[in-house]
Amino acid sequence: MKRTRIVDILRAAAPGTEVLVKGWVRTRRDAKGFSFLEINDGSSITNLQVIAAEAMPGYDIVQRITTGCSVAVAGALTESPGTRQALELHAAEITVYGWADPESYPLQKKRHSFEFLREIAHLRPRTNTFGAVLRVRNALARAIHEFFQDRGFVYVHTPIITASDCEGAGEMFAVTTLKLEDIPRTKDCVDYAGDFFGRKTGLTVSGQLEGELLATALGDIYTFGPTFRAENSNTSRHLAEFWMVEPEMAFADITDDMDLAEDFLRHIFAACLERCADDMAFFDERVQRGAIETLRGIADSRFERITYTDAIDMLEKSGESFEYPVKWGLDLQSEHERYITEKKIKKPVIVIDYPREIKAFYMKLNDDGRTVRAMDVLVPRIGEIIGGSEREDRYDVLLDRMRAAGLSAEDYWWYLDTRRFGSVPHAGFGLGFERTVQFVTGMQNIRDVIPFPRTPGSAAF
RNA sequence: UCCCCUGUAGCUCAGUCGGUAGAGCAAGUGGCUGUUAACCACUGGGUCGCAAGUUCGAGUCUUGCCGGGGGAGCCA
Repeated sequence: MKRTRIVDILRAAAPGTEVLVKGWVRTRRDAKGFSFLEINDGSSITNLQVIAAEAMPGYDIVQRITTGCSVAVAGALTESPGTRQALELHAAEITVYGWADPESYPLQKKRHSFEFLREIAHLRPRTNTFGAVLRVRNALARAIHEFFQDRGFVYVHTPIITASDCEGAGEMFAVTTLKLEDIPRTKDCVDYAGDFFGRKTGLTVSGQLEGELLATALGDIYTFGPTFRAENSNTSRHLAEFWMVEPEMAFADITDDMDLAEDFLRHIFAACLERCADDMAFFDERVQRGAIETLRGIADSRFERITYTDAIDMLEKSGESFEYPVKWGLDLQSEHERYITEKKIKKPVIVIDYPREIKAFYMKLNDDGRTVRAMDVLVPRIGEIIGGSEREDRYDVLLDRMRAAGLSAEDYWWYLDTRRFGSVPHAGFGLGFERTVQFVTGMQNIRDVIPFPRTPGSAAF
């Protein structure tokens, strides 16, 4: 007999059906003449209640089952007299695959702090919260591919190991086969001639530049892959290894980019609400009150769009006292973004046309000469969830801006070639995947929305 | 990297004025029971993060180090 997933039983099974269920025991409670077992197989946040009667073969073994044991249960589904579940499984046979010594098994049938669970990241997927996080994460990943595939975007794979330091987006992790205890040197520099690639390389901080190369051939593309930043960032919103979604569209301007970002977020949020209803109900009840309402609101409404100049004006007239100064030319601080998106507009906001000095070299210069066609999508609680722009497609302007940024044109000859040969207007953005999972679930710390987080000083598991 | 908070039983925490260690949950045993964070009783469980200092005496005060958390910067 093939095993049935608990999610399918809860969704569709009728009383009287014979099933085989396999999973992990969450709790066991004894009653007179029988035992209740709560089984979870990861397919749903809801457990299946199993009734094991005293009369069944091997009941002495059943009574040794504790939280964390893995079991197979064969039996018939019946209507449950209890109020918390419609169906329950009356066991004819129970097999224990693996025991979990209750003296040493770290997960108890009680609430644990997220800090503690991080220390047992190998076991935390077996908890309600992390099971739900990982299913939501999966639903978002699926919706992301769906969204782009449905629109004819080509999923491309940009390199993980790279020699280019995109936009100086962050410190790179070095990739080398040189012996660290004996690094070859030329005067005061490391000599990479004998290294694996014969040059200095690192883990990518963004696939954008390569994405542009592919978009200026295939039209519309997207990447979805891991990204690495060796920044010493210790916050609830930063990881050293995180996943990023980066679409890039040829023949597109900043407005197309904003439209895409907005449709994209609305699509993945709606898909999540639809496909992870139980998990979302859990987050709404236990993690972040109002999570569902917030998401539904976003999925159903247009985002507010304002220029950086308007944003500065709004902040200056707010009457709020900010820790950091508000002045045209200075970047928006977390507190400023939070005021705009949480207090003033109370929904996602797209801010465009930032001063050129505070944005990356590849962003298209506006005709005013002082702002660029950048856009940041800000959401309540998280802040920046998407950063994007129309790209500078004019060779001379791009070259000037690269030089101003201190980048060597020789290193980026291949990037500049896209502007030398058949240059087109194009635009794209980057979405922080973990921040999106954070926003959707309401989880406070980004370390709790990725199975095995990498942060400064921590790479366990 | 900076600022603030914190580290006591397996987990979550309390511990007053410096006087030698407590609760709830978990675990073990027994009881009760269509239970559902089950319930009731009893039992076991501690290098108070590490090191030094002050003191007759330090979980408690001081310093350093290490770990964890929150905020900021950098960004996604």
